[in-house]
Amino acid sequence: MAKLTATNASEQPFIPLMQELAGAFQAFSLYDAEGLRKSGSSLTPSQARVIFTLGGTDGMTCKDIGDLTLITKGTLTGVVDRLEEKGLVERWSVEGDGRKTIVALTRRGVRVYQKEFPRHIEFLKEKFDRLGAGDRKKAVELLQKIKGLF
Amino acid sequence: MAKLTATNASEQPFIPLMQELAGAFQAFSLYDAEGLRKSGSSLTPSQARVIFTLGGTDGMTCKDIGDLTLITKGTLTGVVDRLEEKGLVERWSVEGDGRKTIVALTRRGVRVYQKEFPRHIEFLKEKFDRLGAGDRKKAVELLQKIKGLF
DNA sequence: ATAATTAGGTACTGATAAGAACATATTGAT
DNA sequence: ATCAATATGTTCTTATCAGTACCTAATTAT
Repeated sequence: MAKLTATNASEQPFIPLMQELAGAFQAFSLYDAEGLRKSGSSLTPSQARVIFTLGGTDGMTCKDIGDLTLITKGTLTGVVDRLEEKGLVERWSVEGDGRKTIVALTRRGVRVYQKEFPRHIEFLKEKFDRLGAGDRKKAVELLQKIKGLF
Repeated sequence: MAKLTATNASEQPFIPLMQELAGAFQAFSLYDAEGLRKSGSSLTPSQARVIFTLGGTDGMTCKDIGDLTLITKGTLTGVVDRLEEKGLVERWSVEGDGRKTIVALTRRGVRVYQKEFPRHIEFLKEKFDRLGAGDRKKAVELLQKIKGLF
């Protein structure tokens, strides 16, 4: 296999896949953000991911929140800071392990979760339901494979 | 169809698809950024997308660059600013249409493109080639469908 | 031809984004 | 028991990111 050059590198067959992955995620992200903006919840996409992840739990560590929301820990600190300022979450340290911090929804946070989570899922469902069950299953399977490549 | 509640909304079958889409894109993005970092090119992912898009052309308008790289115009101004500071691109206005600005690679920019583009494609190819041609084609097809939902 | 609209770029804002350096706490190996 | 290695969060830096407002130029409608 010859070495790639600037001219022939763009002919690699995986490039369209890379572009479509970015394009699909971008289209989804814009729609996702639009729904949150129009709901009047004043939640950013990252803030909503945290609220929706904490909903129905008694609180989780930052590490667990990060693993589920894919927000890196350095970023998560700021996101939780702003949710705390809004009075939607509270933090406390755990006694058994002094390194860990528990983040949990406040009563206000629970109310926001109960109102915004179903509303936002409904908003997304409107689009996603136009994809058939077969395509959906196959897409999940392939996206898992793609994730596993890296 | 009954209205969604906070408790049953999470059972919507499209949620795993949403998660896998984000997960796959995230995994790719991290690998992509890692390759650029380790190459010593000191290009950020956005900067590299612009350089790689301009490569082999005589320059393009900001609008066209934005359409191809999926970078919104407000962001693109800053990205091009930093590439200009590094001496990799230059800007000039077009005479036929006073609104447009052409961005093109400088000689240094061309050298960076010729060196980094094949190198980076090779870096990505190593992972993407582990996906079979059938899966790749099907994934492109499904991702186009997903993009089209929104 | 003039006014209203659209198009292309820039400036600005608030909020991520990832990584690196740091501080502290826990765990593991010896 | 002690010391190195690991784990968890925060802080800091630089760069995106999307949106909005704004500016100028071009296009369209009347």
